[in-house]
Amino acid sequence: MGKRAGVLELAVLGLLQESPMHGYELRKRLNALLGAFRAFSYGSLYPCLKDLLTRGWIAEDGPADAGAPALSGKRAKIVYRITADGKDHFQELLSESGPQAWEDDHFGVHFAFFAKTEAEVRLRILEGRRRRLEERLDHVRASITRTRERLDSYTLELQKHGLESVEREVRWLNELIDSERASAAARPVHKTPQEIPGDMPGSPS
Amino acid sequence: MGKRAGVLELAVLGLLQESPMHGYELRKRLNALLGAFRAFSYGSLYPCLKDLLTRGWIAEDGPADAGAPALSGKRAKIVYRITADGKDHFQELLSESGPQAWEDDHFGVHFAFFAKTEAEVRLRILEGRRRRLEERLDHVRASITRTRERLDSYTLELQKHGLESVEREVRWLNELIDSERASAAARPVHKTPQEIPGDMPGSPS
DNA sequence: GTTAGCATGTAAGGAGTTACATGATTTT
DNA sequence: AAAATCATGTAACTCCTTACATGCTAAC
Repeated sequence: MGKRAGVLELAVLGLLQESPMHGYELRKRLNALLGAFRAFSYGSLYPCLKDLLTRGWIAEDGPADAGAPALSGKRAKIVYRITADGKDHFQELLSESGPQAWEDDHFGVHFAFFAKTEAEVRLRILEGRRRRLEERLDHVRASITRTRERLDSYTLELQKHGLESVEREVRWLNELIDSERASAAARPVHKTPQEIPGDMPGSPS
Repeated sequence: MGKRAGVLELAVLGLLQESPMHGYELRKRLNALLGAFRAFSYGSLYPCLKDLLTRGWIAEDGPADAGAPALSGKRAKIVYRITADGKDHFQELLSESGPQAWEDDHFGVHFAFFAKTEAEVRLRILEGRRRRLEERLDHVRASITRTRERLDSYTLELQKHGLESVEREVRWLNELIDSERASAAARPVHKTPQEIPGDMPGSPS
């Protein structure tokens, strides 16, 4: 009954938007989507589904297996689909481009649904993320030069690796931002290209 | 009163090993040490200190400011130092090279104190970490090829970036493992070089 | 017929954050 | 004397995991 304002909610609504699914499958798709970043357990997924149900953002369905549903009665499987309210709420969540969205956890999930996000919001999130990382870089670089002398090589190596990781992500963001800007310039304002697959700016050449 | 088996405990004991400090300073050094990886708030630090006190692993000190302690009576500052028991416990924690130590959070902290860790343990942790990452790579690569078709470019880009990040860390680990092995071969068995600053294998060419 | 994987859940608890409350000390 | 920063702490809460409990279905 909590707020459940977490990442999970967004991710579940996003995945169900594509097609109805039951919990077990949802979890696999979830962890595939977020891959190296994050993984969720059933202990958080099922309560979350319950929560989304009570809010009316998703609903249960009879087995929507369009493949081989040739059996009667009994079904332990519960197939969830997103409701109209759920879609609205999903779009609302996606539009949030505030500080939250550029934190480590949230950023990955927001990015995963960029294809369903308005171009302006995408850009704001990417830039916010970059700013956050650059702040972090400044901070770390400062504290390194301050205490450089008295650190053993392992600690130094760790900080170097951390620094390079962040620098790498900044370069990645730079590229993404550049191609977003390029395609925003090519396309007149406010033409949001939803549902068009494979149209990420900059992919070809 | 909890178990407090977390990363914080290890980090605090490790930092206090170098010199006594009060909480505020401890937190800064902590976040500088862990840099880009992790940051702790007072809300977790102070309870942790309390806990370590009741276990006798650290103790309070009068202001050990060897700089300018020319004032009487009043002091809000509490300076913590590590006890003999605390040092023992720290070494025990450091020697744990089990699965725990390869997880994202723990690995960074363990690595930060590698200069105080036995060479064998270092190697086991590095190799364990590498194994864990390679498992993750297999998993992610499999799920990418399974669902490659139906993914939009953003999702793909995210997974690509995640994959490359992990691959990069694996290469980093490879280098570290190689130099650990090289210096283990050069040096006869069981000669643990503690307290020798700046002796990380491989640094100079 | 039994192991392995699919499928759904819950209770307890771990690990930490946020927001608050409070006051001392230094800088401007 | 105001503002910044140093310094210590606590209560409530968040978000997620672990471990458990249960049963179906497919493969060997």
